[in-house]
Amino acid sequence: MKNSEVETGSPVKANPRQGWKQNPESVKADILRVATKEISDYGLSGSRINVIAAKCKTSKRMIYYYFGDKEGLYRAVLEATYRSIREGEKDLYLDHLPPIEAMESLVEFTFRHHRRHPDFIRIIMIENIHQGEYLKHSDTIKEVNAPAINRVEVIYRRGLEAGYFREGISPLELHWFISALSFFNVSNRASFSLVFGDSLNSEESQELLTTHVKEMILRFILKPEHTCKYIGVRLTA
Amino acid sequence: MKNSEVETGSPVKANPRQGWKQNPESVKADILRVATKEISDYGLSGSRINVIAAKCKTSKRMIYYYFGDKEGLYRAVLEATYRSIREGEKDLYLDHLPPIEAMESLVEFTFRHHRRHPDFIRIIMIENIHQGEYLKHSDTIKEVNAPAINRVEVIYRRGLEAGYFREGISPLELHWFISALSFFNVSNRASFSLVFGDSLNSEESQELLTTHVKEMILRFILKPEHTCKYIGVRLTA
DNA sequence: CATCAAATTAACCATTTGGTTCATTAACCC
DNA sequence: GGGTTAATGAACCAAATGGTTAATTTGATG
Repeated sequence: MKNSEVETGSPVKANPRQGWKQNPESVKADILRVATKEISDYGLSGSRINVIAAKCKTSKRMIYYYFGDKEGLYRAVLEATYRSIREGEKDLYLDHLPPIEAMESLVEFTFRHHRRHPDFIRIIMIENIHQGEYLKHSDTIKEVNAPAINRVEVIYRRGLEAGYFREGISPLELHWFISALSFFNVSNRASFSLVFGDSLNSEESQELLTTHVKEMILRFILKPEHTCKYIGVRLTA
Repeated sequence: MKNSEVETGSPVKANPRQGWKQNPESVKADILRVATKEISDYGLSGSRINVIAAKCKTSKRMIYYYFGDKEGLYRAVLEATYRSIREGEKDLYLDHLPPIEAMESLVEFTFRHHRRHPDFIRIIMIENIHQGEYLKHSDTIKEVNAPAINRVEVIYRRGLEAGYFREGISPLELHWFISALSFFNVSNRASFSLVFGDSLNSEESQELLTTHVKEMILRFILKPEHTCKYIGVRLTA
């Protein structure tokens, strides 16, 4: 007790904290929501605990109460972000489509999905700046993401069996390609626009780009004979 | 003068700063070099002026003397980084190669060039986290980067004229594709490895990936008839 | 060689930042 | 309904951080 000038501990003090309700879950969720936004906007060291606290309906103390420290909060944000993004992919059912259409749909969905979730992208960017230091210590991350490769693999297998796709392509690599194009489109939008003009960012250009990304992936995996056919029939040459 | 216990201003004081030489250019360059490394490692807000100063042979004051403030230092780093990366591309002469080979070489070079310069990649990532705020205020950036599109365009035109490439592809978009794959390979290495395993990072896998990236771009731009030929003759199906 | 601007240093400072202490209230349980 | 624990708020703190002051030295110039 160093500041003796403030409040001499009298029970007469006004009503500093009356009428608040306990609600741990909603408080936690609120912190996580605000923290996700702040960290995704300003980075781990750029974001401020004070700001996060101020934007929550709760006090700063609660952040430490629930998440230990800033790093703990960041880890929670990271995991929640991954979980939520993969959660959003569960809506996607492609089993009823023939392989080529299924692969097209997957690419298109992934591309749009990334565009729809810039916060996710930014969190991943930030974690990559940190060289994956925090991802290293997450056990759940791998299992959360496993379905992503699986989805590609299933479609690829079907395409192989149907004789459309060429052999020897790694599903992991295929996923890498799809991710790369989808991710870069969001992650590097600012710099690319500023350096080369923002003509690729108009709604129409993005639609066209979506088509071209699909086209690029399909041309890559289709067998020569089907590529020729595909090009002639389904795409504009 | 608040600390009166230190040095009473006597001329007898030891030799606090003797034997230093003026060398503005080298000091500036040194600061820039260290700052580039630090900022690329820890970000704009993650990097510490004190640390940068400590790692320089000069004092912290000089950073402010030459660069004004942290933001000024960052801007200098950003511009120097862009300049240096584009400088490194000047070695690349492709005019003597036929269009297909030229395009392959360009893709391969770009892919490897990105791999060779992770610091550049990280600075761009960081600037994108900041939504290009600082890039906006740079006049030189556009002109520094203009040749990148031009190189693609020249080769594309030659391929068009020679009848190899299909029409209607935007050189800008083509550059975007090449950049996306080259950039993502470095920028997202950490997260991708941790989430999906690091099998794509072995030296052999990276070589294979280089080939596949070339293949993907070429399949995308070649005319149907040449695609079929190309696939059969020059690539493994 | 006196002068003066540019270059450089060491010490200093105000503010911000992540993190804590302590007291108080809400809710649960015999 | 008394006691116990979880939840919460306000004030507080030490350390770190970006930035500054003021003095000192170098080197060029007339």
